[in-house]
Amino acid sequence: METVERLIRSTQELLWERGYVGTSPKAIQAAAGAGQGSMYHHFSGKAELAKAAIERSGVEMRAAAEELLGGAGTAGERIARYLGRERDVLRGCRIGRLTADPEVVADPELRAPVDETFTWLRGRLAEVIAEGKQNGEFAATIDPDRLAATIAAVLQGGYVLARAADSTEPFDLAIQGLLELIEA
Amino acid sequence: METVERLIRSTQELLWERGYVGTSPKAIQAAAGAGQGSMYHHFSGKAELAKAAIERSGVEMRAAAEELLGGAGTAGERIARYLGRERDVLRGCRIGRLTADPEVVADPELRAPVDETFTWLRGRLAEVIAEGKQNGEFAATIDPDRLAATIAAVLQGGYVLARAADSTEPFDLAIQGLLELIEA
DNA sequence: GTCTATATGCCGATAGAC
DNA sequence: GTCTATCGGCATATAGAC
Repeated sequence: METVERLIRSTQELLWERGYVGTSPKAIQAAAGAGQGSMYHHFSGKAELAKAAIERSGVEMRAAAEELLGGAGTAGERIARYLGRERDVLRGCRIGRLTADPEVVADPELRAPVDETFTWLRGRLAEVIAEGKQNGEFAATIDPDRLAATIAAVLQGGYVLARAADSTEPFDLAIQGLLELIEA
Repeated sequence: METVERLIRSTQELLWERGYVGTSPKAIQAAAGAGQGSMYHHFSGKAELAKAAIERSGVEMRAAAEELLGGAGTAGERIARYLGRERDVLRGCRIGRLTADPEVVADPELRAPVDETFTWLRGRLAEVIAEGKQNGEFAATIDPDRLAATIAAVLQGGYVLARAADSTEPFDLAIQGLLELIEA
């Protein structure tokens, strides 16, 4: 693999685990097997590299969601499949995690890909929900934008509760509770 | 105010905004108006001070929740009041934020107060939900532990979505969507 | 493109005076 | 209790050779 590619992927992993403040250029270089000079030749610094890594993670997250939300089946089935897919729960969400970082939230260049990813996700979920309303799966009183936000929030909050408990249980409970409400 | 008290409160604020990795003893001392020697006289180091600060935040968060969940009104009213209370949404949750910090999650001493706070919250919500089931407010099919986890997750995830968007809107949508599901 | 050398400053803490 | 001095190490680059 090329050096640039290794740098981006290593940064993705480190940002996921340690966030922006907790990720040093030195650690990135070590993980990528690249030297100091090499990293600074390809990127102007930590911020630019982080931007590339976050954008990449956003693209990957969207693709993974679309695979399930755009697949076969009823709207309810696709949402349930998305909610129930295998996840490395205790590692948390690679994108959501970054919202804890004040440096990411404060920098428009770094926050943009985070924002775009969640805005897309909520919009895509809302589309599927609207579909489900049309064919009578969901009550006509349901507001797609609201329910979409609720679904995305349960996932993000589920990660938080799971990491607090050092157990996937609260995550699973939260998802099951949501499905009970939706399917009732 | 005493020095110890100022140190703890300053640490609470800094942990809220910048997390454990992003909070340095030097910054704590500056915020508390205390010198190096003073801080290390009262606390063995950053970890011990952080533990005291997290415990304090946990106590405060529980008290604030209990005030609404244990107040007057039906179960549904109390939950809606808790969900709808004023929050500094874009600052996120002081406790939930810490789950993004690998050093907090990995250290039993630091994770314990985080875990206890959310475990208490889910338990308390489940009690109120069970009450609501008994007097017919909620369907008999509702599982209190699941719904409690869902409610806590929507709040925590709502903060994440709001900070990503740099807007409280997704938080409000997520809460409204949850209330629509519960009240339906 | 990648390497090594160098730089300023913060990190987290310890030591010992006052 | 609080202060100042000191410490080894890392953070985040920049400079210039190869």
